[in-house]
Amino acid sequence: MNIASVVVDVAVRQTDRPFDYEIPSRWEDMIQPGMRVIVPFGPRHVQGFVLETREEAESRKLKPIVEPMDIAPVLNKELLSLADWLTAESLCFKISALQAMLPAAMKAKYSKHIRITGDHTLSQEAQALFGSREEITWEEAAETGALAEVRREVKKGSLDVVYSVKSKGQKKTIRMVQCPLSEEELAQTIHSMPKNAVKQKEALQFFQGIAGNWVPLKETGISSAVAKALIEKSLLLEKQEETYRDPLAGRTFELDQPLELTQTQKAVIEPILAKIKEDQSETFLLHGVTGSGKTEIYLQSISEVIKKGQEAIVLVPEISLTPQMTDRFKQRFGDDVAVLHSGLSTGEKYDEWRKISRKEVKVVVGARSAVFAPFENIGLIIIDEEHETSYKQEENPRYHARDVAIWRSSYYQCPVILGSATPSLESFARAKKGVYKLLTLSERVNDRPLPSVDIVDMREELREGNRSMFSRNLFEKIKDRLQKGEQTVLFLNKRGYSSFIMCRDCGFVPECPNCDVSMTYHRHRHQLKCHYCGHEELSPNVCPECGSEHIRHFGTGTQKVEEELLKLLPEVRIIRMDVDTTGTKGAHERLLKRFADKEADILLGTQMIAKGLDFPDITLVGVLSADTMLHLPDFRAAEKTFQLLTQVSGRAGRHTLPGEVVIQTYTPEHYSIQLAADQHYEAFYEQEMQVRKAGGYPPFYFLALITVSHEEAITASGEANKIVANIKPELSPAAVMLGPVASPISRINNRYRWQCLIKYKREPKLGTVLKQVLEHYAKQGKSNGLMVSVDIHPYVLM
DNA sequence: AATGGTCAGCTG
DNA sequence: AGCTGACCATTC
Repeated sequence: MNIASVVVDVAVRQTDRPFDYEIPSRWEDMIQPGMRVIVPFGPRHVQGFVLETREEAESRKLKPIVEPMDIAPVLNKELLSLADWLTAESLCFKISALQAMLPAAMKAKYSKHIRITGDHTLSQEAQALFGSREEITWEEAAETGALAEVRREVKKGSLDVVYSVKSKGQKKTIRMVQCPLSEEELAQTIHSMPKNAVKQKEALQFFQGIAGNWVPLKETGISSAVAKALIEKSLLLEKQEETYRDPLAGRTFELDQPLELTQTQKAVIEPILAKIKEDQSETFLLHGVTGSGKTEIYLQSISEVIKKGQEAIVLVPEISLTPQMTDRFKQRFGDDVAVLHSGLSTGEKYDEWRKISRKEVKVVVGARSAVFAPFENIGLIIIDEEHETSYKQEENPRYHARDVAIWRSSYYQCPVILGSATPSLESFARAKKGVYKLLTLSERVNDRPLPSVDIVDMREELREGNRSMFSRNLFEKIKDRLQKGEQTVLFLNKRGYSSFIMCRDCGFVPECPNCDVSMTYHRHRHQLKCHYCGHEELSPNVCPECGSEHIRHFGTGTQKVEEELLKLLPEVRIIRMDVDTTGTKGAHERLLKRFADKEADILLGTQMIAKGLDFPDITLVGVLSADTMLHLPDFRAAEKTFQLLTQVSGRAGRHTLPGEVVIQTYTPEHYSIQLAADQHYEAFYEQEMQVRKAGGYPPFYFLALITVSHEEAITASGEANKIVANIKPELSPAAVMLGPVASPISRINNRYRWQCLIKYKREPKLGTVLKQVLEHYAKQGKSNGLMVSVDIHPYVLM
């Protein structure tokens, strides 16, 4: 008999293994590994992925596959084995790995219906529920409280519960029509139409001269009622044709030409092209200061790959995946480019995925998950801004796009380019060790000078009586730009209005009732919001503790900066960009366009403006508070601060006008701020490496984070202790186990959280040991409510 | 995850 | 006896 082993869509430890199903003979030639199928699982139907098919001589009792969901595999051999690797590497469930590689539209949608079987007579109560219908939804029955009655009837056999599985996303189709008559017949028919059939006559006239051609109904101008009448008379034929939703509808791109490379660019691209030509895998770390022309290197390398008949993947952090960025690829490669970003609807993403899968494009530009693009002849993978932490996925499967890229490059024997002006310490250290090949672009194209940077000590400002959030230095410079008609970018890494509120009389700070974090104040709805569990409540006007009316809004958000700025300079035109103003689709693009069109003097925003914007008239960049990030409980805080400041400073003076940067800080002496001002990457690298070495952090050690949570703090800490005690003897003496300690956010959603951090260099057994821990708690922990999660190479230590 | 089976405890 | 809710094993 023919057997398929199937991983089912039930993401828990107990079902995290393949189940065997019989392949019914009618699907025998059809069912292949990598296909989605619907299978019976227990009493219901679920989606599953076929891992492999085989023939067994002996027949055994297996349930048959209900039906395939695809006509061709959605995952090829390579992606299936990548899923194996991902599962082992990140300790996730196989189903999570498989699903991570496909667009959300391919996730299953489940529904439950209750149907009358007709075998027995229904009770009156049930009859009332159905009315004249044959079938109702489960939800409907549940709402009316009739489930008990339904259960009885099901037992009796008069009702049936049917489970259905559907793919979430649908292919979009358009209605096509054709006139099947010959031209002569058509002319005759039109002539002999009854006089009152004006519309039908008109419709047929449309087909004169093009009879036999398929035309989209929309383009014919024929109403659907008229079309229906003609189809009934067989004067027209119709069919549904698959089509793509077009996110770029109405936009055309004029192709541009490769730019002439500078000497340094040539020196850098040469080894990349060599590896492409030789079909060899190699990871390049392209370290190029902002404005040094990294993108042109990417574009010309991709050209080479396309020339060879291969494909390329380009990863870009979500926040810099702007039209400005993707247009450069569209302009160079035209229709050969697919773009995957979060702004697309589920359906649009699905369509882009299908274009890739059918090899209708050669290049994919997208955020993290685009690393799974289903190409089968990859010639190059590029990760731009490789230091960005958003390349690490924080849910299962907890993978890092860089690792996936390198895995795929070794499968396809092609190079990887990691590009950044401020490489992650991990990557730079690997480049220094020779694991990656380091390529450096140290000059800006056209030798534009780097902007001059002023560091302003805000403590000093305060001492001299300036209590505003703008230093005198920055304020003067802003006024100067206004006069000259040049543009300013102000950067702040906070969102909302104020980050928290506090009673000035008793010091009370409202905290989330479910989590141990202070709540964030959102002014537009005068609400307090918890960023961890989503809890919302109205912001109090009097202190709930002491009844005082003196409530102060602490921390400075973009809204507040805007207000203060308008107070000081009433006529200034500001565009504010943060999560609040860019929430709607395309808002990001619209705001940037307005700024580019010089409809505003100042662009004020959070993280999202740190990247990629490149306008000629920006001559001033102000960082309002450089150290908000520096004091987070994160060993990467200094690195992130350095990267951000360097990145932001790069926004100024990219064109003919020289740029200036003002960095305001309360810790001007910190090396990450000093060295960012000097744009001195290597010096920062050396210094930070010392710190990491002393602390035993990456890149000197690998990390694994175990988090244990439970409703009772005692249970969480007790079990965390047990876990540590169990793991410790399994590891080599060189491994360090920190904790368990309460997590920095010690409670989320009413669950207390304890964590321990493992620092290690080489622990071949670690994966197995951690998997055992997870399995143990999957069995035992389910009943006592304990949850254990493991993050290998964590980026978020909270 | 979701389901059906088992079983203790309660109602009448 | 009949029903409900808690617990728990099972899912090819």
